[in-house]
Amino acid sequence: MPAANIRARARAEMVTEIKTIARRHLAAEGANLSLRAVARDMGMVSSAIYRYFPSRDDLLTALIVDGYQALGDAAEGADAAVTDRADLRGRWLAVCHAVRRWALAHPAEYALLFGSPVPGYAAPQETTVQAARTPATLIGILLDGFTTGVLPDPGPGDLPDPVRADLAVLRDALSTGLPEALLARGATGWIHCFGAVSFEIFGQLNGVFEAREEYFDHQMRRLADQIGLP
Amino acid sequence: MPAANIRARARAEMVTEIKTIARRHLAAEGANLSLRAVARDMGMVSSAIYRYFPSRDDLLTALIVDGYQALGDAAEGADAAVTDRADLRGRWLAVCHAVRRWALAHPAEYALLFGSPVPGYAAPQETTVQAARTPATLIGILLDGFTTGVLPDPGPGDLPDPVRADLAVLRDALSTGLPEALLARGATGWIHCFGAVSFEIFGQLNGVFEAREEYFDHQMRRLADQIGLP
DNA sequence: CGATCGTCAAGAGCAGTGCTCTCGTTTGTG
DNA sequence: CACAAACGAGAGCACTGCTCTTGACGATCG
Repeated sequence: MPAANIRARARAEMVTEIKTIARRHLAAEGANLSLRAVARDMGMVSSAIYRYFPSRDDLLTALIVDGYQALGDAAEGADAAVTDRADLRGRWLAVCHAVRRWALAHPAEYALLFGSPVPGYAAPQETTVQAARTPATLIGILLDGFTTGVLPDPGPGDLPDPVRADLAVLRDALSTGLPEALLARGATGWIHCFGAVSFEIFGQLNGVFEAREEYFDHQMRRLADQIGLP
Repeated sequence: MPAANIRARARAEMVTEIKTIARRHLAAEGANLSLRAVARDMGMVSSAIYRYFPSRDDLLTALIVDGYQALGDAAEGADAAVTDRADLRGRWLAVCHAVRRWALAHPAEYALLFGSPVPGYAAPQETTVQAARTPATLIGILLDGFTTGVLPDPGPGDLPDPVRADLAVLRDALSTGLPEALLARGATGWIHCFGAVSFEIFGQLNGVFEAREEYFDHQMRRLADQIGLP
């Protein structure tokens, strides 16, 4: 009875082992992942890999999905670890630092997720749902602030109408009651957080800033000010 | 007498033609630039390219330097085109939009400059000096504001000491009298601008924001608020 | 003017890549 | 037990970056 299950289990183990070795190669040598090298490390011949992944791009896609998932876990975990749920600023900073720490721990995977996209590559649906978890965590913090009344609706202000329309669609897609202006601040915060992490990971502030964690923290604090987190 | 010069000129023309075709390939197919394909397009054999560029990485480096130069030209030109030099906000927005426009017009080159770095690749000195021009343009706007008294020194505030030390080194390297706090705001502004552009170029807001120029403009205006530009 | 030397392009070749196909072997199932 | 599906190995194709050798062209010097 467990026969087919045994086969399926062996296959699943094979898939995870391929991904693990691929991740190791990715971390060691960067983006140009070699299927043949992975196969060599597994003591197999390259064509055997194709039993498990129809192409190199599919393997990369699997790694991307895993990466978004790991990043989402890190972000949600950091948020959940803040016991004082009313400490919105603490939760915001915890999530931002968690994103940075994950990126520093897995720079090659981070580059895969947020770096230059592959030419002909289009992200499948399954990646986007996982990709949305991290920004959703940040938005959730703002939503908590709004529902508890700590974070008032600043009003549309100078938000251009087309942007408001985009934000309205996004708000409905998230089935969130968050006002558009707060949603805009959340998106801007996520973009700035991503920008700061990418700047550091991609070596753009090499030789300029040495106190990177302190500078990142300072930026995220100012960002929390701008968003209006108490 | 012009004999050697003729040789040098022919060589220079060859170099620029190789770079032009390489840029075309880069734009068409993305980061994985093929030397052999470039050679084919030039009606040459691949080994002939090596007379002009000792390796593929050297060709990429040349393209990177050119890219930083073009981006710096765009930024400085946009700043210089604002006739009212006292309109700091207008200059800031002009530079930010110029960066975004250049990135949209040359996405592959932008990815080469600011995307995932090549594994073993270390940026030579000649790239960094060109790379500094664009942020230096933004810093220059803040410096104009400070020297004319429009932009007061907000004081160190909550800047962590290690960050202040980095900023002091950076200020001296730029031989600028800009206070550390303003320099920090400029750096943060540059990072946010880069983040917003990268987010868009790398397809991170596909399917989320459609009114991209308006949203970018809105973000940069809020950024100008935060910096304190009148 | 003729010999010489540096520059250039071409071609062959090496090691590596993604991917396809075929061929035995293994393995779980009717 | 026999069958079919799944599997790994191997050869092979077209491609890549890069090296080396060969032959031709042209400017320079004796």
